[in-house]
Amino acid sequence: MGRVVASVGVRRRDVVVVPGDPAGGFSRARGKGGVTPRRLRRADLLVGDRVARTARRGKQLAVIGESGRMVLVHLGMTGQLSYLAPGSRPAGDAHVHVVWTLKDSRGEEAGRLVFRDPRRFGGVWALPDLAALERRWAALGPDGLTLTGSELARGLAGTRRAVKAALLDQGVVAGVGNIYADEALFLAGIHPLTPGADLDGAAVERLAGAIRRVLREGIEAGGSTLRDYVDGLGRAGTYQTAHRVYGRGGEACVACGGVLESLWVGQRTTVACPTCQPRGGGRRRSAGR
DNA sequence: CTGGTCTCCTGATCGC
DNA sequence: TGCGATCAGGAGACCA
Repeated sequence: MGRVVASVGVRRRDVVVVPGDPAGGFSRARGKGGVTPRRLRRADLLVGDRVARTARRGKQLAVIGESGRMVLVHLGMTGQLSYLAPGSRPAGDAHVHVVWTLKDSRGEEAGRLVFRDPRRFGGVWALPDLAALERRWAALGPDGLTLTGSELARGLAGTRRAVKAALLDQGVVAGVGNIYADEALFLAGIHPLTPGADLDGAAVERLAGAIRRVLREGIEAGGSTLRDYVDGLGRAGTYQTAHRVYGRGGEACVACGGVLESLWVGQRTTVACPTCQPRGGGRRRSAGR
């Protein structure tokens, strides 16, 4: 906050999306299909701007300049946004895609912000104003960290989708990925394949509480480092050691000792305890009696 | 409109 | 030691 962007280096144009790029510009749409991306202007990426504030919704982080322009970063799976102190330079790494060089208000060097993403599922979006951000975020559901039971109930109402598939949909809840969906469903005692609309009020309330809890625990532990995840200062997380089900298919349930089952839900590997998360558990009782 | 499937990409890991 | 096959997954595109 308060730092000025002195310059930016874009090593891969196709991780950056500006208005006018093809189709929302994600994944294969980026700079492909014979569409020539519009020329990137330095101001698009905040050069000359002072950082006014940052904001976050779900998995998206916005760095907002005093001009009103902003840069939105999504880390995908393998993305990292890290801060380098003045004097140190980013590695000559093929996966470093964007480097911002910062100055303080006196014009002294103030380090660099580096976006690195080996698998490039993440990206950087240049947005011209707050309205553009609001349009994007209007498509996101409530943030998982503060999710209430009634918000979740609204997101699950009427859907026949498996509750896990719904949790992974950022339009239902923003910020829940595969690890935390499995962990939350386990804590709530809900089978991942249960149709969303079948959950009764108590189950939805438990699930919302479990989502808040696993996200908070994950943040406190510095995240889950499965392979190479590190935070903005290069520190690995420890939450992977606290996983109750994720990545533990075939192992013993921490609650009942039974064997955890592996299954596929929404194209994602999923692990659940068939005893603690019974199919049909948490179900709304059918009307009539 | 809803929900399911395909696809992008690279590094780690495994079997031979 | 080398090498190909396999797996992992966020979310947009695409399709029934």
